[in-house]
Amino acid sequence: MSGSSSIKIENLICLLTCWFGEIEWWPGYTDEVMIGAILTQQTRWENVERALDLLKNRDLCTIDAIVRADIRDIEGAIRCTGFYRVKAQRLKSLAAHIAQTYGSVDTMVEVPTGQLRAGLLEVSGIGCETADSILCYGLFRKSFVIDAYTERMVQCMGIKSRGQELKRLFEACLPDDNYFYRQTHAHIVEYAKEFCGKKRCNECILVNSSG
DNA sequence: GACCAGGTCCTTG
DNA sequence: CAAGGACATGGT
Repeated sequence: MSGSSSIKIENLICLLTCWFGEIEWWPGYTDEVMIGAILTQQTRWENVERALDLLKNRDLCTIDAIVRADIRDIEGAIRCTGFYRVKAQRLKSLAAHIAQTYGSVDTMVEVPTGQLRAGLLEVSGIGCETADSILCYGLFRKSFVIDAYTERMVQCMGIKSRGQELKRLFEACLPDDNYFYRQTHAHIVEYAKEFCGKKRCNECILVNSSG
C-alpha cells in the first residue's frame, strides 16, 4: 500500500535501536502495569511512580484491591498524577470490567489479544493508547502503542498515516515478537521527549535521514 | 506566570 | 469529522 512509509518506518526502528540499544521500560507485574497505564495519561512517568509506590504501601496496587477499595482512598494515593478524580474512576471501571468479564487478571492470559482489546476499549476512560499499553507492556501481546509522540514524529517524517492505520503500518514492519514492540515504542518516546517538541524539532536526525 | 506532560470524553461547528 | 474544552497536579 504505502511502500515508502514502510521503508521509513523500518529505518526508524533500526536507527532508534542503534541510538538507544536495549531499554528496560515499564517493568512490573501485570496489575501494576495496568494501573500505571491509566495513571500515565497526560502525565509524567516520575509522578506515576510516586503514586504507584503509595498504592503499594497501602495495598491498593492490584486489580483485586481496586475493586474492593473506597474510591476516596484511591484518589488520595494518586493525587500527584493529576486528574485524580477521573483516574480513580477509570481504575474502578477497569477493575470492575476485569472482575466481571474474566474473574481475575490471571484468566486474561488465555484470552486472544483482539478480544481483550475490544473489551478494554469498552471501558470508559480507556482509549486505544491505554488499551495497547496494557496489552503490550502488561500482557506481553503484539499490539503496538501509538501515542502523541509517535504521531508527531511520523508526521515530521512525511508519513500520512494516523491512528489505527499507523498502528498496522508499524506492526507490519516489526519482527514477530513482543520484545520489539516494547523496545520500539519506548525508543520513540525517549527520543521524542528530547528532540520532538510540541512546536518545533530540536536537532532531530530523522527529518532528513530517509528522504 | 506560561507551558507542558507516554489521553479520553463530550460538546460544537 | 476536526477542533476545543474539561479534567488537576507537578516540573521547568
